[in-house]
Amino acid sequence: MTTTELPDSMTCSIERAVTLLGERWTPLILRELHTGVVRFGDIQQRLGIATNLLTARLATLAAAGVVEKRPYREAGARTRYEYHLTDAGRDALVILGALQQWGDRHAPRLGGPTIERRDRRTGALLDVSFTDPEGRAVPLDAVAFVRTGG
Amino acid sequence: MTTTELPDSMTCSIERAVTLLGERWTPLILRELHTGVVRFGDIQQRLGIATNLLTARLATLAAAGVVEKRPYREAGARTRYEYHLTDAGRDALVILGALQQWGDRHAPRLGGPTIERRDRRTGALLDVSFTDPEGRAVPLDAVAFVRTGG
DNA sequence: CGGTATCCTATAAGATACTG
DNA sequence: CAGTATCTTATAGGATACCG
Repeated sequence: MTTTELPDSMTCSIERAVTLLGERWTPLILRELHTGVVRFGDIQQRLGIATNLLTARLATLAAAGVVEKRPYREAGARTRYEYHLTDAGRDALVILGALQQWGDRHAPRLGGPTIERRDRRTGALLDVSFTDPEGRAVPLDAVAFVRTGG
Repeated sequence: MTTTELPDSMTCSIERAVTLLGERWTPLILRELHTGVVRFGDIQQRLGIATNLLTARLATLAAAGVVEKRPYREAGARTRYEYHLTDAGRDALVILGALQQWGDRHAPRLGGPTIERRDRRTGALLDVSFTDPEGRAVPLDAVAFVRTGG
């Protein structure tokens, strides 16, 4: 087995993020957790994901510190676990929102339920955008990705 | 000749977006295109991606309308192609930014080049955030994903 | 140099059986 | 019910040969 030196891209934070969070089910699982669906069977049912996959994804996410396994027990039952977002997991909601926004605009579905992003205080519909340090949205054509250091 | 069509089972826009844009190399390719690296060999060299994969990803992205193949020719050479982002491709930069921001915060690398997002007019460092209709950033804990219709 | 075609491997995904 | 283990399939990824 040749282990070649990792190319520059491997060391890039985009790639590490996409490797962990870009798996097909992962954003959907995070969304369920965020909306309060935090138990194995509930997640499985809502998403229709195979149970082995859900096990694997939750384990990966827990190992990466994105999800926290939290024990609970109901009367007479053994200890089980709920899965809660950590701070890192909550930060990942921006990726989710960005994916969803893009999908809605450029790969729209043909009917059925839609999910919107809203401000729970005002009810306003939310976008995902680049923002400056004052929290103002910046137009896309003003955005530059610049390489620093090395 | 893969014309990757999204199966009918993908009723969710997050899933469709992640299927197309969540492939490991795709965000990196889009980033290169955005920064002006638009020719096959240049992209290949910067990313260290295998040529067959780059061919496949560019074809998929072109078929999805995210990338436009634009012919050019240099003196005495045959026609070749540059790959440019379409509007849909530019919209995907938000996903890129979100992935990168998350990676920087929660899966940071240990030295080497970093890529920042800046306002090219002011030089300000940019975040990716949820924003309200007035373009103001909204704190993460005010964001709700709500299911409508269905 | 700018790609495409071929072959191989690694892994995600799916179905389903199984265990406490 | 809440998972884990096993098996199969589909596909992304990688190396490299090849062709204009």
